[in-house]
Amino acid sequence: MYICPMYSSELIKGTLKTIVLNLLRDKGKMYGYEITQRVKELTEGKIQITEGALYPTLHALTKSGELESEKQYIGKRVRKYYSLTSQGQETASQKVNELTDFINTMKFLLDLKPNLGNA
Amino acid sequence: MYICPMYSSELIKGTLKTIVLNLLRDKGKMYGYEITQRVKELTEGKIQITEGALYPTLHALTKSGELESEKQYIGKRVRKYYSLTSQGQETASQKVNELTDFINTMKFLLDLKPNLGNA
DNA sequence: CTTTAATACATAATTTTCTTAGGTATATAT
DNA sequence: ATATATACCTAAGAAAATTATGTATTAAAG
Repeated sequence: MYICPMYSSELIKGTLKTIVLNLLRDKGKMYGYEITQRVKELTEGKIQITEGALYPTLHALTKSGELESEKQYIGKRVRKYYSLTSQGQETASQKVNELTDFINTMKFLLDLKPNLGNA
Repeated sequence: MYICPMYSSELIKGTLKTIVLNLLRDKGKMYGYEITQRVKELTEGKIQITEGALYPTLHALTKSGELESEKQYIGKRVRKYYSLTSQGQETASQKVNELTDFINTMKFLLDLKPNLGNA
């Protein structure tokens, strides 16, 4: 099996929103920093979401009505918990289905073997 | 099963080089327009590579030494056939392995189901 | 026979999306 | 005391696509 320290950045592009929406669907409620850590953990460091990518995405998803947020104070430190709106639930389903389908298509494309009857 | 007319453009981003390299590994020699048509055909229209994306990519891969090209005239019309260099063969393998690994990671991330013991 | 569609190449302006780099602040470990 | 981890944020720039053009040949359709 091929071992990879971290995927080249191009690959992650376009999947961030879907990852975030699906994590929130799974966990119900998460804050930004938690999302970065969980993705890192779940992927054994192979996908590391940068904060410069995540926060703007969270804000965009909020603005478009997929997410809502509430602040929570842990001592003096603030956490901003995000959760899916009902619209966000739908979008999450759609996005996950689309990405799953895309993955299957890519798998098919990559499984082409040199000259074994793929005419 | 989810049916999709065409994947939203973000998803395709970052996979183009890998797709092209793998197709060339499979077929040995292809020209640009042929690549767009073959991808469309193989994916039932779900991935349509635009020329504005493809040609610059082919030029970049040539410049970086992965591809070489030769012109062929069909009557007065020119075709530019691309094929992998030996370096391109290696890059193709690497890229395909990386994308395959990435796909498995994404599949894992997407398979998280709400509260079924994914602690 | 003339116009439309398909084939076949190419580039440029713009947009989208991420990286890199920077900034603020609290809490914990050394 | 200082470094690291937690926790938020934004802005400048880069990368990779889209969209819009442009040129030109060939085949199909009206």
